[in-house]
Formats: sequence, structure tokens, C-alpha cells
Amino acid sequence: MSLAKTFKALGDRNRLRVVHALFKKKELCACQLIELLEVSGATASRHMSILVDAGFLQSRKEGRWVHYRLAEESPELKKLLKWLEVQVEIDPSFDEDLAKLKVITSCEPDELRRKQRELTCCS
Amino acid sequence: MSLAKTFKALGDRNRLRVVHALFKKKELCACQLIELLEVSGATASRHMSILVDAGFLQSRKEGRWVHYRLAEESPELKKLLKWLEVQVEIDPSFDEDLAKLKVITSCEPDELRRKQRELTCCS
DNA sequence: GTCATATTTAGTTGATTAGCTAAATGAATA
DNA sequence: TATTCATTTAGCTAATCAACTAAATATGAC
Repeated sequence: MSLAKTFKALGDRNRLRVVHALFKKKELCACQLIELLEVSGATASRHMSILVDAGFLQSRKEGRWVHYRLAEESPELKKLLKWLEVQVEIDPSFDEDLAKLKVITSCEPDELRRKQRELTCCS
Repeated sequence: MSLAKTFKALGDRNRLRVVHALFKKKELCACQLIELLEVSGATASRHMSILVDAGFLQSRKEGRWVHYRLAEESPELKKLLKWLEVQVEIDPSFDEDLAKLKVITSCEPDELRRKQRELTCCS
């Protein structure tokens, strides 16, 4: 794993939003992150794979659902994430996602997906 | 300054080499960094401007020469640089640059440039 | 002033990348 | 088994970016 790759993985706004969300919520499934970012499933999936590949995230498959959380393996990456956690806390541009996250996590994935198909979430 | 921009600035191998060099040498002029990276002056200049813009570097003009060093203003970026300093120390892919740096800094900028024109450095 | 030289800016090119849609894969259920 | 549905892979497009060359800018020397 090159350092450049490590930083490149974090050098994208949407991927930072994912990391921020996982600071707040411990574990989120793909469909919740799709909802958060408002991109296609394919696009979200690609972002996840970049973050997993860089060692920041780990995924867990449970039936049809894939759950993501921050990886714990590397002490060095954990230090970097620690720094990042402070920064996203300070940065008001992530505030909008907090409200969004609340809605997204207020119902189960299958309900969320049903609502997504209806173009509204959990309401 | 967005976080994504901060990480993007470090998400390039040549820019990491510049930061690594400045960990080792405190201050280097543009022509020395051109020599280190072996890219055109224009390309090196662009890399520098990205690093300055992200707050990692500061420049100092002295006559015809521009000198770069790591910036000291932001405590947060300094923490990140601290983390990075440990990583580049561990990473053997930066070792080659150490020898190169020794040669580059063994003579004054004007002599270096003269040698560059002759395609050899300080020998 | 004129020239030489260090660096930056402008403009071009090829590679990478974030987004999309459509097709493929994998897992639960009727 | 066939269907449904969540996610990933494949293939495309537009935008970004690192590299180059050439032209512009800025500074010191003559």
C-alpha cells in the first residue's frame, strides 16, 4: 500500500462523507450509504471498494446486505483516522449529513429500500 | 480549505517526495526540487503551487531563486505532517531520494543549475 | 537598456477518475 | 426451480490532472 494511494482514497468529498458517517454510526449498509450520498449504487460501490482497498474500511456480508465499518487492523491508519475524526468534527460542511444520517438510520435497510423506490425515505 | 483538497494534495507520489525531501532538508529551492523529481520546471512549479495552496508549504523568494519549506502556520496540518513524517521514514521507497538529496544539496543552486545544463550534477 | 536565467503561466496531450446505465452475480424466498 | 432484489462489474462519457513545450514574467548582470 503506497502512501499516495492512502491519501488519494481520502481525496474525494464523497468518500470523506462515508468515513464521517462511519465515525458517527459504527456500521452502515450499502443502501444506507447510497441514500446518504445520493449517487447510483454502482458509484457508491466503487467508492467503498476504494476505501476498503486502502485499508480504511472493512465489509461484512449478511445475506443480501453488505455492511461497512471502519477497519481496525492498522494502527497507523487508525492514527490517521483519529486526526480525520477531529477535522470532520470541526468542519461544518459535514453537518448536513448528520440530519440525513438520523433519517437513514431510523428504519431498517429493507424498509429504507422500499422507501427509496417510492422516492421518499422513512416518511 | 476543504479536507478533500488537503488529502488530494498529498495523493501524488511526486508531491510526497517533495514533502519527504523537506522533512530532511528544511529548505530547498525550486531548481533542487526539479533535479530531485526529474520533471520539467513547469511541472515542478505546479506541484509546489498545489502544496502551497493546500497549506503544507511556504515559499520565499530571494532574487531569482524561490525557496520552499514546510509551513508552520496550521497546528492541524502540522499534526498531519507529523504522522506523514513517521510514514515516509518507514517506507523504503523514499530511500533512493536520500542519496539523491545528498548530491543535490552538496553545492549551491547556481552551481547545480550549471551542472544540470551539462546533464550531470556536482561531479 | 539588453541579455541571461529562474520560475510561472498558457495551452496541449494522454491517463486517470467519478459519474452514469445496463448486465452479471449472489442470496433469500415463493 | 424461478423470481426478486442488493450489490458489483463492465462499459461508456465528461471532467480532472500530471506531464510536456513554448511563451510570459521577473530578477540580476553587463
